[in-house]
Amino acid sequence: MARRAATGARATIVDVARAAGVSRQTVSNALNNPEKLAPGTLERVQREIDRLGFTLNVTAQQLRRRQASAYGFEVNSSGAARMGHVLDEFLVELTAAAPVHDSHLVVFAPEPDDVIGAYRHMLGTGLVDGFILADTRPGDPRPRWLLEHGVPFVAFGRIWDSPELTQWVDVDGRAGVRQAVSHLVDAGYRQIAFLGWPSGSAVGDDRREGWLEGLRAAGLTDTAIVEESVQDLDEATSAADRILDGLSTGGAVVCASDLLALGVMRSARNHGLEPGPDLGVVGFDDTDVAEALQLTSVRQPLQRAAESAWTLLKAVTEEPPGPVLLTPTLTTRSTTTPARLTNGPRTDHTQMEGTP
Amino acid sequence: MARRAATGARATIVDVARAAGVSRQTVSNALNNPEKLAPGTLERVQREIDRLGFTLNVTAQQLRRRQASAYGFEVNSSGAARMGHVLDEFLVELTAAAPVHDSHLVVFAPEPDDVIGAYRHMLGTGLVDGFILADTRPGDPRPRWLLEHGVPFVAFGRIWDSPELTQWVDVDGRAGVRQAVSHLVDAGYRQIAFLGWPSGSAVGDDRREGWLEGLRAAGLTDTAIVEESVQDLDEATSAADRILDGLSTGGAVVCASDLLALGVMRSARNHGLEPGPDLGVVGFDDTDVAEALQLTSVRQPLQRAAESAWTLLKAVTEEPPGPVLLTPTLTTRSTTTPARLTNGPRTDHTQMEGTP
DNA sequence: CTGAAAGCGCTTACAG
DNA sequence: CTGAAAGCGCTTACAG
Repeated sequence: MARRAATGARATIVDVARAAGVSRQTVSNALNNPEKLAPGTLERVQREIDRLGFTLNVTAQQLRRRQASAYGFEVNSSGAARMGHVLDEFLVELTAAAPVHDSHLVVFAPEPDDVIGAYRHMLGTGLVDGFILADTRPGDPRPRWLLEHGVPFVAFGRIWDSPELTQWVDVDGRAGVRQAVSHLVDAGYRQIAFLGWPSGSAVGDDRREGWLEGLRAAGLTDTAIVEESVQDLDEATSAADRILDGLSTGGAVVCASDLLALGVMRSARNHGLEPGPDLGVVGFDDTDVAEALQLTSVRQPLQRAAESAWTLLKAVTEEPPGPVLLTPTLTTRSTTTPARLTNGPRTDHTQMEGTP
Repeated sequence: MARRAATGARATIVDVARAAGVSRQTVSNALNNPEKLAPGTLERVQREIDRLGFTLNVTAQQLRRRQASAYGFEVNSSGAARMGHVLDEFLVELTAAAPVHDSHLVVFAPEPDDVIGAYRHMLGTGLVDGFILADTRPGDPRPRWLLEHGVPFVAFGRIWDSPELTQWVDVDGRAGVRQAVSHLVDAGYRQIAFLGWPSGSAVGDDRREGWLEGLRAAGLTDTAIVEESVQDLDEATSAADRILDGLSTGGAVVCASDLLALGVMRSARNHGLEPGPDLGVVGFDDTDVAEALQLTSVRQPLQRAAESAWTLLKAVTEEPPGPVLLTPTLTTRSTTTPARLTNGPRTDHTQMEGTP
């Protein structure tokens, strides 16, 4: 059948060698060490490669080199409570950037009760040389295990438990929130509250810190209101109700996530306030929900994060690669229309590059 | 360094053979054709495999068998206009189900101007045996090319251009919408409109057809209102405004997507109507937005779709595998609270299995 | 600068 | 039921 024909017809390095009248090693050199060949020979081999439509059999290369040039990436059913698909987008960017680094990505989905086993197995098959970790969290057993077994890896997200490990890339949430505060101040909002997660979550605490820094920079700390809520719409709405009780007209709320911001928008409507003119609202992650509801939100630079991850991964065997901390951008939409008290220009749908 | 130690220390089939006092072929047979071995031998080999923590080097196996037991899956930056991440979830389900089918998934991201080239290249490396296609659309060049080159593949989504190709799995959107209509009727809504995409899109037309069928089944066709909008919130809101002009209180709108439904909710609020009691609203795809806004929505059974895709893919070399059409479920939330006119029970957050 | 040899870790016939 | 041989398509030293 057609399938066999297509597969069997594939040219090998020997076919190219025969066609070009050289030995197979010369073809291999043309591919891997072109500078070792005489220009004429190289060109002759190149021509035959093109003519025959030859592609290196990566499988054979992997076996011989004892190296897969491939990395594993764990995927999961997105946690129910976690709105947004930041990691899905990160995966796409990682995949798009892989060829630049002569690599590819193999995805795998561990059983929840034996995550480490899945990493061990992937490694055992020889299909991957290492891993790109995402969603690292305090207590995460993966970095330690990988380190102990000498497995190359890089993390998207700080390696919380081991400050000495610097092979990570992360987004500076604090800077992102600071930026949001500064944007609100520029838009004329004068009392800026924060709705965050219960303290103890490193990411959440970092974002709250950014809010405080922003207030300090603007000299607005005297009116600081802060509330917290878990990542749940009803809880967030209640917390927002409490904030609105203490907030004067023309105030704003910066939130640790788009879902929390959605709670604020809902609460605002219940209070007869229009998000934007009456109450500034900023979310975090610039999810689909933010876009659909015209919510201003902090956006993580996922393409740059993916690029950095690959770069760090390749450097990992050499010397301790430094951490990379990227500054997010702010996508401004109608929920931060200049406050009704002022008369500034309305800035919709614009993307502001972050300048912390 | 540690890395080399970890890699070099890996046991091979020869190590196991030596430890068990058999030849390497016997170990291979223990792994691939255990029924060919004497029970005692098998057990002895098994014990050594466990003791040494041996894992087959899949790379060597791939080379020898000339088969990767891996399939390619194309990922893309999710189209800007397309809310929801159905395909991301599909990828996760596909990945989770892969081991059951002794396979794994390699992701790749083609350059938009040479999609076929990316497929050809993936195949040329020997890293994959075939592909799982998603997001098939009329005019899609991929199925034809793959078929011509005898490459095994299966599609998530009908192969619109080639009705003779049956190696696809899809979700019966028509049945899903029919179900939504039936649910609305049960909840007491008596005038049920449809907000869809401009006709010509096969998926959209199918969903509209489901609405019509639902109306007919309920004997409500005399009051049918239908409007259309592209996948854009402002457009959708305008289209919803037009619908609301003609809809009496206690009416409902079934939509071709969650984004369109969001437009209806927005328009409803502008008209002083509360989605749910005053106006039933149903979306499609059960995205994050639907969950966040308590929008009733049709949900695609992505886990079953992934399972079916693998099954079809494995059958593809045997005989023409039939198409698989799955029935979606309806996730009911507060936007289909029983209409205010009636006094039925309120059904929130329940998942109804589809019975077309 | 080019070529002959060895070998990566498996599986697939094929003898015993 | 078990074992010796050949080979998948490459790359890596190592001679010429």
